[in-house]
Amino acid sequence: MLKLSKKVDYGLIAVHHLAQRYGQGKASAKEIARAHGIPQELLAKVLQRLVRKGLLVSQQGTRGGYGLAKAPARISALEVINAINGPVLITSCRTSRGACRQTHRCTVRRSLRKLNDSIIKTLGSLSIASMVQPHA
Amino acid sequence: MLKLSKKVDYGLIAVHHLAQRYGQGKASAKEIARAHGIPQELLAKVLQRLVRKGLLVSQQGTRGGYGLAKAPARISALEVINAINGPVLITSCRTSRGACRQTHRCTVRRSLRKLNDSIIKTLGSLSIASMVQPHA
DNA sequence: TAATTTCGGACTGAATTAGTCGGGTATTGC
DNA sequence: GCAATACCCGACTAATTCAGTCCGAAATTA
Repeated sequence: MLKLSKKVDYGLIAVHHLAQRYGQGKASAKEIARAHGIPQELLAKVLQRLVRKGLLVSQQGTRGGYGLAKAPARISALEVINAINGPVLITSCRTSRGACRQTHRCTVRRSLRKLNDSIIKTLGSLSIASMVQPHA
Repeated sequence: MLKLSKKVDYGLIAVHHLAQRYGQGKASAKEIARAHGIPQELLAKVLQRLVRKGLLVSQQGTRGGYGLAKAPARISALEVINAINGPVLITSCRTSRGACRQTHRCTVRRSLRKLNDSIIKTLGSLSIASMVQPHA
């Protein structure tokens, strides 16, 4: 409840890992997985999603691997989460128009919407760079 | 992912309902459930937890029901969530000491901890009273 | 051409969540 | 006293979501 999925955890760890070696070549899924004790194939899946969303660049083949698509300071935790799990919605009622059957009776959706926006703002302001150097 | 459970949704709706009639007697689980299209027995469970945690007061017997234990301005969304689902922890790694097996290798736990604190702060500052009167 | 690595979907098992059921206790009104 | 109402609480089942695995590609390099 109100918990990040392991995929997101892994994604953040991987991006963090790549941020530390930004500008120093690529790292393979295997390497990252081993370094952090993560199931390799699961991490691979996560990394692939990050590539599709343009956060990482990849190279296939021997000595291939992944790298950040932009500077760590320009990547936020929110982007990573969105890429892996889709948009953050704290309610199941799809606040972005979709609406559940009870919308008209739901007395708290306005407040929850605000809460959602507030959380998104927090996530958006946390850059990967600041995670690498926590004393900033 | 990063979503409130339905129990919490229901809990917030119920507390909101009770806040609107604060000082005007009790409301039964049945009444609240019907008013908002919520499964009655599930809501009952939720309300019972809120009683146990001291957020609501209850009265058994015919013409019994529930009421807020304190003024709406003095109840936060965080309290409701905590009462229903336990403390908010965005990671499964039990940041409050427990720690997972990989803690020593986890490079992002510090940042996630901060994120968690930030979310808790946001939730704690949202009072039920402000939910009832959204133009405050 | 063999080894390595990304790509991507399909699949399985585990865990969590939603919702139900049944037996109990307290209170009220007749 | 007794029936009706309503809270109390744990155990159970069903549905959904999540974690992790498997497999057959395609690309790249040595």
